[in-house]
Amino acid sequence: MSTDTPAPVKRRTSIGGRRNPQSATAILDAAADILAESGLAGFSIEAVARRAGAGKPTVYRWWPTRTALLIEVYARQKETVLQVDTASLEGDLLAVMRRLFAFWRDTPAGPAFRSIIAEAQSDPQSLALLTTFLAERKQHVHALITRGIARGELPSQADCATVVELIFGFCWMRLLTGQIDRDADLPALVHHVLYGAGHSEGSEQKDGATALAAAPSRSA
Amino acid sequence: MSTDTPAPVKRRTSIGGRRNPQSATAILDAAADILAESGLAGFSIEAVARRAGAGKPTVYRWWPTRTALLIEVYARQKETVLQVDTASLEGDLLAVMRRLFAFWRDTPAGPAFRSIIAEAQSDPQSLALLTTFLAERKQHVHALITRGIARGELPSQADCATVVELIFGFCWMRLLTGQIDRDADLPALVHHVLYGAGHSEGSEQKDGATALAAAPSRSA
Amino acid sequence: MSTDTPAPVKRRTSIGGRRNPQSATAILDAAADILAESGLAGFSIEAVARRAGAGKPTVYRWWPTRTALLIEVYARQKETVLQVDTASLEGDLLAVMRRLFAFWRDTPAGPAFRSIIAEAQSDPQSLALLTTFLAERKQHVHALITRGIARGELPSQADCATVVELIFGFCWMRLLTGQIDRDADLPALVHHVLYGAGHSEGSEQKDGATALAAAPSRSA
Amino acid sequence: MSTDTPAPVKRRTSIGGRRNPQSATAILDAAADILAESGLAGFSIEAVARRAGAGKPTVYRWWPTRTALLIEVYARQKETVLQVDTASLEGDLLAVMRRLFAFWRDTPAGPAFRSIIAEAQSDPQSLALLTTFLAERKQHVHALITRGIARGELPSQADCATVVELIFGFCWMRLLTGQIDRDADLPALVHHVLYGAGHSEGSEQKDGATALAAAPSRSA
DNA sequence: GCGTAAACGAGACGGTACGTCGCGTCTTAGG
DNA sequence: CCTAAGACGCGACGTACCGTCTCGTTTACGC
Repeated sequence: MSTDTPAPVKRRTSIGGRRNPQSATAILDAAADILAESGLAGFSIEAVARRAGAGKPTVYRWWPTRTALLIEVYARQKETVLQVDTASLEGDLLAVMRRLFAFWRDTPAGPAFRSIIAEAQSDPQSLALLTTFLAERKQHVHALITRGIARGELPSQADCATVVELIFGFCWMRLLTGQIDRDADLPALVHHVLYGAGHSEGSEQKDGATALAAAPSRSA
Repeated sequence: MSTDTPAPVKRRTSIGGRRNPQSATAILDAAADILAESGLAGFSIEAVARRAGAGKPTVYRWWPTRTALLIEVYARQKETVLQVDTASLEGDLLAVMRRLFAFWRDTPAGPAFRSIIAEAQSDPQSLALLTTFLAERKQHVHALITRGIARGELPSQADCATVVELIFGFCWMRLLTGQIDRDADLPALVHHVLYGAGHSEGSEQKDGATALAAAPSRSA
Repeated sequence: MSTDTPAPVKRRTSIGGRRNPQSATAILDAAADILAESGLAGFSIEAVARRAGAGKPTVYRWWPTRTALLIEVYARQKETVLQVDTASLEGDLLAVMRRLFAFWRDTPAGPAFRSIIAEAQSDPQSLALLTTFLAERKQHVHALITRGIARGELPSQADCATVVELIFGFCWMRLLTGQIDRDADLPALVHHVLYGAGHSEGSEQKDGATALAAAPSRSA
Repeated sequence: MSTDTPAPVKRRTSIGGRRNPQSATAILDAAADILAESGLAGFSIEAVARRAGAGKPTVYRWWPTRTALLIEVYARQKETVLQVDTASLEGDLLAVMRRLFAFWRDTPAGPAFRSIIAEAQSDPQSLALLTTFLAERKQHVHALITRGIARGELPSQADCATVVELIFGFCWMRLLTGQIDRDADLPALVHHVLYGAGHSEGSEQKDGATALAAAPSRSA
């Protein structure tokens, strides 16, 4: 039941008037482990410090809030830059989403990110951090779409921001409801986001008319 | 600092071997008030009981967890059945979303729902409750879309489930990032979800071809 | 861990506007059982009512305090009147003490009496009850001693009250420190109380002088 | 109704990884005060902590049970070492008892000790603590008696343990029944315990024979 | 090269909230 | 009017963490 680990017999100590990277590492590792094992419920500063064999003030010195610690745990996982180029917008978006889902599924990042979002619901400061982080991620996807437009895959007046928002909303929803294992329907999803509900993704080029008929301009 | 209210001088007591609705009401009111004033951070069973002038065991008797209480606070707000009929699918969805945003914005339901989602990230039981609740809500929107298909507004093979998921994901994202005040772009969003990124919502019926061009079947 | 008993399936009910002896019996039995099994620690009105299959108000109606219930539990055990006559004072006292120890050891009376004394330390009303009860018991022993004096076993000016107080004090001490199993030394104790510390209870009739020497009158 | 005191404005804090004697003192003081004012009934860990301006965990850290706290409250009062030497055993015992009665009467020790005994009736661990404490106190009186024997005031075969037990039993009885104000009869009591019931404590040196006659050896 | 400053582990501090238990009171519904 | 049942407001229980503090130790840096 305890998340403690007997703690390495070797005792860390100060290395002078600056942050000891060993301690930082030990703390982040402990945090990631606890998150993976017990989820946000077991994730307390106290537990992290205990497991890391660190003093509580050491944790507080470098991460003033639980969220700050969570964010660093999350950030440490993603050196995997989401760099993709499949030569098609649809392929790019699909690849990005698949990587993201795998990232959330296979690393402590998933629980960490869920926790960050949760935290942001009660702590405005955490929300601000999250918003900043989110903007940066959105920017990245935005670039993909712009590139797609440049290639002519979407009309130039397409609303990139909405595409991004739909995709992120969808991913969040899946994460927050514990459904990151469902990824079989991602291709259809991407297609839908780009081309609408009515546009079948089979070999139905001829159905364009249907799609057209099904998408009257709002002024109609 | 305290969220207490001197408590009505009138002391409630048992009305026999069954739940006292006065207590239930007082507790739910207190919960809603605290949520509105202090957010999830100040929302503890203890604080609710104190403010309601109730004993802690009375709260625990009827709401075994904080989430259960939150859910009832949320549910109590929404006698406003989301019954709409604008004679068009796009109008229906737009109306539903607008009502939802207003509901979240103008009642304690917004903070409550944010809290429920947050809670669900650390407590599997809360997640289950939330999932159940969510399924029911999705069903409601699903029916609107089915009706739209019957009216011929969407082709029969349109993927209703994805439409629903996109819409909910979008709404959640806005709520969770504190953007429920942004509702000017809801019409465009609805249009986008139904007809894709490329389909402008102006008087561009002629652009059908563009939309078509922009939406190659995936097998292409 | 629970002291509950599934409760007789048969449900007792009112027998009109008076005390139902079945209920009283069930409650006293339950009380005695709990006391025997879990001691005073587990002895709560709530537990007694639960085990007796009775409502709490029924218990409160007839026994306003925990002590009142304890006293009745104790009293119910001791129809065994402490009537003795061994033709010698020493024998009488010894017999009385042995019976008392056995009574405390072999019935729920021991735990009950310990509990009553404990209760009396924080509740003046309980102390009053206890004092009254104690006076009556002392009177009984007092009579034995008076009889001994009449038989010439003690000089007429012997201080009966002190003898009684010493004996009761000794018994209480043994009870309260959990030593009612020690009764091998009771004969010596009785002898000591009557004839002093120096008077050996072996074949030392000749030692009378020693005893005398060892017991100078206080004025000396 | 509340026993709280506004708490000194000065807030105590940690003085490093060891017990803060200021806190300990404040807690013991508060405990003694509550005991003196409200008796055992009002004596809860919560109330003590509140009055001491201490956190509950701080109390629990150092005194795992209510009894442990009571015992320290009691022990702290008795720096008054019961060191006596009146050159006579009878005088020594009398002096010790008088001091004890005064101690119980004039300090919080009386209520404290009553509470400790009460507690011991329901908690075996408390009983063990009490037993240990009691053994030490008995040893002290035992030494007095041994000294008396060495002086020839009691025959060498006198049963010291019984004397001690009688004296302590008597004192307890007086304490537990709220009679520590009665101390006029202590001289007679001591005399009785040492020399038996029949031995008058007046100028009856001649009555030695009577005492002798009244104290047949049990084998007779 | 030596004093000082800062980080280290440890853990106690005053607190808040947890979820449970028992208190004694009250109201029922049913003999 | 008594009975079993059980909800009520209340308050204490003992535990977990919170975020702050002071400790004594262990470096590394700057005077």
